[in-house]
Amino acid sequence: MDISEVVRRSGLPASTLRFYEQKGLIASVGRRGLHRVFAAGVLEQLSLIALGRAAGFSLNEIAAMFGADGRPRIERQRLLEKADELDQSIKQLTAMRDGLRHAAACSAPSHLECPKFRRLMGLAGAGVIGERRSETSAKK
Amino acid sequence: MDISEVVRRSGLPASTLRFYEQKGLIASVGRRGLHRVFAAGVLEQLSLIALGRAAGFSLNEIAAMFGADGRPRIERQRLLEKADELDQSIKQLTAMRDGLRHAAACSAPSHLECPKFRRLMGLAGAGVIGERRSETSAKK
DNA sequence: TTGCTACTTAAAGTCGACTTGAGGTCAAGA
DNA sequence: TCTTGACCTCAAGTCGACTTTAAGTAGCAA
Repeated sequence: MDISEVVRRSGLPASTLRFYEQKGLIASVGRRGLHRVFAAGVLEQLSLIALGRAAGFSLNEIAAMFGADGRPRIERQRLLEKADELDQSIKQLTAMRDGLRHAAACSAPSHLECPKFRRLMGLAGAGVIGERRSETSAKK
Repeated sequence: MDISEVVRRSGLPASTLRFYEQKGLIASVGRRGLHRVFAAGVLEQLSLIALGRAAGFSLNEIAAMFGADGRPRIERQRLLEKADELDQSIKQLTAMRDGLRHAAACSAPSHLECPKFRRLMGLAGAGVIGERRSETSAKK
C-alpha cells in the first residue's frame, strides 16, 4: 500500500502518518523510490493507536506499548490503572453534568444564589473536580 | 487584598492571576504603587472560572460569560449544551473503561485475539469514540 | 535613608499532537 | 521523452493555558 491508500483507509491525513512514523508508532516496510510502502498491518496498528488515544494514553505511552517489532506489549496492570482513572473522570463529569443541568433549570435569579451551584463552585475552586481535562473537540 | 493573599486563598500562582487579569477574566480594583489590589469578590470569580474550566469551557468562553462588570451572564442554553456534551463524553469513557477492564481480564493470548478488544479498536479507528479528549492531568 | 524583597512588566518558552510551508524528487501516464 | 502531480524532507508554525526569565520598581522594616 502506498501512503494515499493508508490515508483513504484510515481516514488520517498523510502528515499524521509521517508524524507517527517519525515517532516510531508505525513503520513503512520500505520505499518505492522515495515513496513509502506500508504493509496492511499498519491499519490495525493505527486502530490500536486510536484506541489508546481514546483511552487517554499519550503517543509516547502508546509508543512504549509496542516493542520495536510492532506487536503490542500491553500490561494488564496499565489497563486497569487507566480504567480507574476513567472511573474518576466519569464520576467528576457526571457530577458536573448534573450540576449544569440543575443550574440551567434552577429558579434562583442568578446562579450565584443557587446553593447547589455554589457548592459546585466550591469544589471546583478547591480543585476537587476536573483538574483540567481539556478538549480539542471535533467541532465541525 | 494584595496578590499574595489571593495566591494564598485561591491556591493559584501569581503568574496565573496576572494571566487571567490580562485575559480579562478577573480585574484588580486598583494599585498600591505598582502592586495590584484585589477585592474579595475575586475569589468567587476564581471559583467560577475553575468551575467553568472543570465543565470543559475554554478561558475564552468563560471570559465571554461575564460581562465587563464581572457579573456572570450565563445562558442556560449553553449549560444544557455543555451537559449534553458531557453526557456524550461520559458514555464514551464508560465504554472505554469497560473495554479496558475486559481486556485486562480477557483470557485471549493477545489482546488482538479478543473480539471485544477488536471491536473497541474498530470503533476508535472509525473515530466513533474519544475524538481526542486530552488530559493534562495532575499526576503527582 | 538604606536595603531587602515582594512585586511589576514584556517577551519568550513549554507541552502535546499535529499541520503547514518551502523547496525538491521521481513514478507513471500521454 | 516530457510533464505532472503525488510524494518526499526539514523546519517552523499553531493552539490553549500557562510558566519562566530578565530587568526594573517601590513598599516597608530597620
